[in-house]
Amino acid sequence: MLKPLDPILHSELRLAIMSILIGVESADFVYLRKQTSATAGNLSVQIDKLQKAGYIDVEKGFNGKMPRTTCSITEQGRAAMATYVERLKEYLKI
Amino acid sequence: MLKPLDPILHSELRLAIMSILIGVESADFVYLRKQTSATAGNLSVQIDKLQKAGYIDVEKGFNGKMPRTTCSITEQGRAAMATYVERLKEYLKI
DNA sequence: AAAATTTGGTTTATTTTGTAAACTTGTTTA
DNA sequence: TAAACAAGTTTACAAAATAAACCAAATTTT
Repeated sequence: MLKPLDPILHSELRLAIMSILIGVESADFVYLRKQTSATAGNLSVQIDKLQKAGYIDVEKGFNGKMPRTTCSITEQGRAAMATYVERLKEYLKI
Repeated sequence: MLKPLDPILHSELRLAIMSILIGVESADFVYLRKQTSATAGNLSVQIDKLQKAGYIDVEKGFNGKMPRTTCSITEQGRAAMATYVERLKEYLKI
């Protein structure tokens, strides 16, 4: 009846990251940190998990001389979100 | 921007339990077990957490001679679910 | 120009949480 | 009456989340 929820997405911070990324071309570490008000450590770890799952792309470059980590959602990530939303709707009956 | 999600509800099994209870007068342990296909141990623990949070009432009685645990959602539980759904909608952009 | 502070992270260690296996108490069946 | 079953609970372990500590480079302060 109720289908399993993707454990990668069923996490508050990872879901917040995906929620932000789904609406933009890309977002960098600093932006994500401000929007989510997560600690840098936590954000770093969760970005890693999303990347390893293939849900986001992570590019490391420089903004002038400062390091810059840019994240963007992948097609796989988009699809996973769609499924997650569908399933969650059944739990929430909406 | 994105508001925190109630950690009691943001758990697959607890959410499934609440999802079932929100639609019925009450449901017993065996029924919840079948609907969720959770192990008895896991179900027992999660029911406990929901009860301690004040989100469900748990009554222990007998069905003939066999023990029977009946659960029902509380007003507080209903309110918590409503808030959770509202907040989650912002994450899911729905 | 050295020292202190800030920026943009990562790594590691701790706490919390989720879960299943093992156990308990009592019942039914062979 | 012994074995199997039902309805849970407890406990022990695995996985996850989180913050604290750390690092390297850049910037600011003195």
